[in-house]
Amino acid sequence: MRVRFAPSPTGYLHIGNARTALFNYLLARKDNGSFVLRIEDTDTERSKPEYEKIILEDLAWLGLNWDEGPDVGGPFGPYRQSERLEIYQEAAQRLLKEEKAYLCYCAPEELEAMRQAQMQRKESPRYDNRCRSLTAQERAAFEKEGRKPVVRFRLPERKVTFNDLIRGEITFDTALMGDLIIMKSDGKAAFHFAVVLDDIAMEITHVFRGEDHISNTPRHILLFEAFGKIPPFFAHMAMTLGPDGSRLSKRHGATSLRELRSQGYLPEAIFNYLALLGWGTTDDKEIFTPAELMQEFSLGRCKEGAAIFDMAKLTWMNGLYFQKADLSRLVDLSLPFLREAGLVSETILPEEREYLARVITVLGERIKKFSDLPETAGIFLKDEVEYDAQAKAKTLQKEGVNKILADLSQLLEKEADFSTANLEKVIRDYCVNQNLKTSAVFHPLRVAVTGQTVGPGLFETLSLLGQKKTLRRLQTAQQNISE
RNA sequence: GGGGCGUUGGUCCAGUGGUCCAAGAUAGCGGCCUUUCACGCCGUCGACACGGGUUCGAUUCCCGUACGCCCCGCCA
Repeated sequence: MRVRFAPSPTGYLHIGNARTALFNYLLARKDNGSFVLRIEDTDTERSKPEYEKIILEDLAWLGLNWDEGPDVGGPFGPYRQSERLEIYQEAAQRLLKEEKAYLCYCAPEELEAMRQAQMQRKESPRYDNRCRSLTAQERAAFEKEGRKPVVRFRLPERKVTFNDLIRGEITFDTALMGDLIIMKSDGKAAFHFAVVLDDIAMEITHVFRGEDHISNTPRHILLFEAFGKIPPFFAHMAMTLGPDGSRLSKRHGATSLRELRSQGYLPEAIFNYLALLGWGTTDDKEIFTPAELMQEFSLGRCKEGAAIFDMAKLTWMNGLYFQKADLSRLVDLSLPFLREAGLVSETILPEEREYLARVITVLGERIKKFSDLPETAGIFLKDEVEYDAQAKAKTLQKEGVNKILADLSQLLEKEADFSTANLEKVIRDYCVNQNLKTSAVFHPLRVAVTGQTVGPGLFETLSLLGQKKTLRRLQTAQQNISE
């Protein structure tokens, strides 16, 4: 089995395409086949080399690896369509010679006008094949006008049926389609032509792509046949849609791997989540390792209906993977986010690293993604406390709180042992001695040292903060109360 | 306008001609736990798009309708 993923480098890789890549990857790995990466950059206007670089990076970041591609090479290269122009030109010449294709001199404006007229007459907008039987004189006349022709593929008039591996038998009638352009007037291959020629040349056995290509499949099949090739198997997976059910786009927020990555999602969480979009097992299992997915994935269990990308569920799953992740890796990954927020400096000392590791440990399940970190870790990393106005009014500016904080200051100043266990003992004892409810002490203390009413366990917090910071914050809090 | 593909709770997904007054997850809501939040646990809300047909019986099969998406580009 040989499958391919063929992105166009015209922007970031969005999650719909990433999922297509992932499914192809899983299929190949399950079958011990080859996963080919091909860059479809025949659109020179929109294709940018920097996007290709980013797409490759993000695919690798997700955890996919390819057996053949523009960067790693392979026996069927080159893997960039812009480097395969001669192949397409030769193939077009061959079809021209065999009269399976012809030159069309229609100008874009003429075609547009034709479409408009057809629409007005409530007809299908499609090319009327008017250049199919141009005489030599007519062609010469157009050439004399300076027109640059395109090459069109002469569609045999018949019904085309194929057996989609996910959807079953699908039939189209080419009588309803116009001849398609295979070579543009600038001499570059059109998408459909390049795709088929590459799939032939790269010996792709299974074309596994989005359902937006179902209607293109008969054209592809006819092209395969025009070259005397047996078409590959086709499988069309359902679309990934935005929360409103429309096609995924910018206005849906973070929809590319790049953006998800910059928001602090873990690649293994995205890998797992994406696999569950349009595919599922018969049991209740939802958490899969890549190895398990490679084993269990199958075309037969792919859904026909479109799936909506749900950020909330991804976030939940990301939290799960966060708990599983290796601590020192989490520290590494957290650094850019903390730097961005100005919470750590550019270079980081070993003891700062150690401290960060403790912060992340203490924060625990509270972190669902890295972008949460500056907010939650801030209380440990900032020098000064920022008091939440509501917390201050409700918890700090209360009768008796000032005395409690003053007492605790005295108490903790004498305390040499700032371990979680000892702090808990000391403070609980204080509550008993003063005949105070624990909540009457714990809550103000938390707000005093963190500025917030929520956060990790109080004694873990104090212990991690250390004596010096704790005492200073207690002082700040007392000053704050009177203000 | 033509053609194609689809439609199980808000979302993802399981399931089957009768055992389905439809499972699980996520989200929401409520509770328990706890010094708070989160986690965890428990509970709760909530779906077979609609109409015909086939059948003893249909969410499951067939037809139609509605709705959604896709193609009909010198974009890919």
